[in-house]
Amino acid sequence: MTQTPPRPPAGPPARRPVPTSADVARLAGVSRATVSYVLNNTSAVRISEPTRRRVREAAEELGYVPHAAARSLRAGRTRIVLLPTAHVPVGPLYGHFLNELQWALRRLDYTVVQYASMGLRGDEAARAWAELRPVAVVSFGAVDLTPFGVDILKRSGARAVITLGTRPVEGAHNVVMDQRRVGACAGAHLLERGYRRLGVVMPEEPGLNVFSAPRLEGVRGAAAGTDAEVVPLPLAYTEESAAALTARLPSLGVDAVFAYNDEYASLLLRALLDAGVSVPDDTALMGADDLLLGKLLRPRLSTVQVDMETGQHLAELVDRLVGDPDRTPDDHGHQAGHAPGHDLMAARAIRREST
Amino acid sequence: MTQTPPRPPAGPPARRPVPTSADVARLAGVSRATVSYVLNNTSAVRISEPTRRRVREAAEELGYVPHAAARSLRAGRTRIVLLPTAHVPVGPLYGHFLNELQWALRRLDYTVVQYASMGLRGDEAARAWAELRPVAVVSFGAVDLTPFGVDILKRSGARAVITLGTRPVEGAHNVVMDQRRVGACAGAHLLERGYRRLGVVMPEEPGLNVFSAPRLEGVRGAAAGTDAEVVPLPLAYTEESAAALTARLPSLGVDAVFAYNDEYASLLLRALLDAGVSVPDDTALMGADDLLLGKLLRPRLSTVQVDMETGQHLAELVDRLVGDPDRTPDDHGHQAGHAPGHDLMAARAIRREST
DNA sequence: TTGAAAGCGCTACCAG
DNA sequence: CTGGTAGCGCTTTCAA
Repeated sequence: MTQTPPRPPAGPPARRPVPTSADVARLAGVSRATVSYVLNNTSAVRISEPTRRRVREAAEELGYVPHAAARSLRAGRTRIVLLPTAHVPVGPLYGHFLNELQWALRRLDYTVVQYASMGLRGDEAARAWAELRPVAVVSFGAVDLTPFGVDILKRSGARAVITLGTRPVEGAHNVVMDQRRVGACAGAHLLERGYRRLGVVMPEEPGLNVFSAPRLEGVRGAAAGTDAEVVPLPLAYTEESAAALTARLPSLGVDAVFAYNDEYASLLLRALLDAGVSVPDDTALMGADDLLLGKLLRPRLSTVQVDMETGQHLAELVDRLVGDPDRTPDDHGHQAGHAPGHDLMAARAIRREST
Repeated sequence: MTQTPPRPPAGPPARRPVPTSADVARLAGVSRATVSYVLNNTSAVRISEPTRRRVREAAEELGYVPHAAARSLRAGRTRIVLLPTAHVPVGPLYGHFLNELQWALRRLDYTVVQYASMGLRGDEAARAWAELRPVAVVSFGAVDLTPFGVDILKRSGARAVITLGTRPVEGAHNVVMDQRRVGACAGAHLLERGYRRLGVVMPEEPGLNVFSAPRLEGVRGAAAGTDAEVVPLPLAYTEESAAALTARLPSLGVDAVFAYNDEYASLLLRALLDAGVSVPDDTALMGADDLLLGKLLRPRLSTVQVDMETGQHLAELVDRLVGDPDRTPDDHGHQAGHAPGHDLMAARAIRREST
């Protein structure tokens, strides 16, 4: 007799009701507790082998899968590491880094969740993230995290809030991946080569601003105190935009361009060559990120090589912070000073043929 | 009086306990029910404005954020759409598509979760996904979903399991994005131009196999029944590998190469030109995906343009399936036939200068 | 208009 | 070695 209680209260529209541990218990003829013990290999308790088998078989037969929400509700904590995603492809470099990070976190038994935070911004996003009760949040600058947002997350149980970017956010553990340094390298290189009017490509694609703005700032910093000038050059990733910019270039008097990265540089290089501009003689051109692409072009692109620490490293940092949340960031009373922050990035200029 | 019951049972190691709706209720001097009504704007019940204010203020003050797990546990269903991620950057084309999809799903009020499924494979992965009780799963071929895996997901409450790829999986709703067609286009184009020994680049980078294998298959299909031959050409994304392949090419007698996509094509093009091979006179070269890159090279790359339907479209499909799970896939008794499947991809060859 | 209480699925105590 | 049971945070009847 499948003595199902009439189930009057609120029918979840499930077609076949999803099997629960109680169902498994019933089928195996044991209690829910025993099911839990068996399926979690609880070492503190010894269950006879026949029972184990019965439980496992019952679970198998029903297609039982534990309910993560219920589990973490009971446990009072999750193993979720939240990676908010921006709304842009961030390029091969970051793609690789991100994959490494995911791998490493997974090995440490975290549940990596990339959360699409598109329409949201600032504290709104922080709230949405907090609803999942992640044990850690690693923000790549997809949204502007405020100190208040960090506080929301911390209060909701996040033991580590890590920002990867330029500006440290109060209360968060800031891992410096300072894009300014990329710009600074490029700027220094170009100045050293004798260029004095430096164009800096600013991609018009939305979201790339997170990277391009600090890179520009870095070039400005390098030029500060010299007689050199810095000219921002908006550019969309299309041939038309590149041609237009090329046409405008002479009137701007720019003698060298730092083109954000190798992809934009290659686009601009093509436009320059097609317009009969000699590179680097008429105009020098520099990329960044040291993509393979840059070596395939003629002239080969000078670039800025960016060494990012491994995702493994960052994953370990997450794990340490989760284990002991108040390490570096001075968290007494959330009136914290800026975290010193690790440094996961090094940059250096590589000269090839375009500068 | 903060009459906190001694909290003897099991201390979750929370530093400051995370505020719950009960805390809000206490502070506002109302019941938990009222808090829920106010914060969810439950229309079926009318709460006085002063009470609403008090509740909101209390929530604000405590930094209360609802607990998603508890909520969905109670509700019996989530709004999670799971996008399992592979372990490779999938290229700009798919990146764009993926972003569109996320946007669109978000607008439909789904919680988009990209789940890192790296070390897992097959049914193991399906289990892990099922633990989150997603209402829908959209799989890009990151893992090989089996009919059994699909069943696990369905039984755990997933109302839509969608696979994007070549082979339909039994029980899942298959959205055809048949990479074979890309290969077929390339093959047909090359044959039409009179080439008879077609090399097909197979990237050695792990994970790209999902795309490259069907593309190769497509070329084979195009060549079937003709006197043409097809030669797979393993290639890593490095200059060395490209140079090695170039050196080996003459002995293979290949007169045209379909280089998987424009990126690999540009790599190989460089190596060919450096070796003094004339393109297309000595060896023709064809890319795919119609990246901007292909137009920047000289000779300009012939390519296969891939029109993918918008993510918006797919999001709507997800929404429809969630609303009415047994639409197209014949689901009576999970002995289903293959879903006819929508078609989200069109491909056509574009001749430029390299073929 | 508001409160009391049941119960979603799970794990961890404490008895037996 | 196994079972009963409380309770995680939330929503939603039903009663007041």
